[in-house]
Amino acid sequence: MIIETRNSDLVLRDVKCLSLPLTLDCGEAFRWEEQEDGSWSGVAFSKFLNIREDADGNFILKNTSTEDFEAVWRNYFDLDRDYAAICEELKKDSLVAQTIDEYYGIRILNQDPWEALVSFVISQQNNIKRIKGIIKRLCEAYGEELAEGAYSFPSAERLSALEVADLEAIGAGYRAKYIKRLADNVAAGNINLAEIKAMPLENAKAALLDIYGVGIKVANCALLFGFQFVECFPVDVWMKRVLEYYPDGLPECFKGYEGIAQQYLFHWARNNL
DNA sequence: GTCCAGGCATGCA
DNA sequence: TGCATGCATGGA
Repeated sequence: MIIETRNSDLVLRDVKCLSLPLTLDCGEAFRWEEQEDGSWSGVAFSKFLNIREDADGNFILKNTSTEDFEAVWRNYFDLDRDYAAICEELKKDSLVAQTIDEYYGIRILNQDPWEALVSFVISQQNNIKRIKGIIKRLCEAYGEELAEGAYSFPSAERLSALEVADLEAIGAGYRAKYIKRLADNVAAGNINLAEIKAMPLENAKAALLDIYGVGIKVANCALLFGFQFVECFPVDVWMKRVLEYYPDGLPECFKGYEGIAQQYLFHWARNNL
């Protein structure tokens, strides 16, 4: 990857295996919106970004400093991981090979732990369209406006100041009480997400499973998308259908990158099963 | 009207 | 340990 500045923009050349529509709209992050010009706008780590891919396959990050790129976006888009090589290994499995050929460019985003955890608590027994709506209303009501119509994901402290009824009012449904208690515990320091992120996987998973409203599926999604455990393999109703294709368990070639294989299979399942 | 969605807590055996 | 049930909401 080559990084260049062009006026106030940042240009990434020679990026392997990155599809913006597939990565930003495949159900791992819920806050990216495609613009009329084909670019994508979103917020992560309280930074607004507009990004697009040009005709030559370069990625243009609008109004982005190299400081913000190094501090946020390089890791957010997982740009230091060799997806081309990982995909080659994963393609030893025939079904994944088919999904990678069809959906090449899905990456695992390294999101903020707090945002990922709350987002996947909201995701339970829910559909992606509605999850996006709830999170959008949550941010617009309680986040900080970073740019015209762009809001940060509200902090634990901010959400802790709310009542359960406030969270029900944005459409969170029965998950409102989970969000409220989680926000209270994080704001009070009873739950330390940075510490959890630094733990070995099994300890981190156990810590998340102790949280009210977090079960094995939500924990695995948070670990994969928010805590950088790329070996996690979340199983939801879609992945249960996919697992019927693997009666003997996951193939050896998934080892260490189960989460990446999972995201390709998840996207395939939603389009084909 | 019923069924389903990136499930979980609870009660019970 | 495993299984049945209730849960908020909106789209199909």
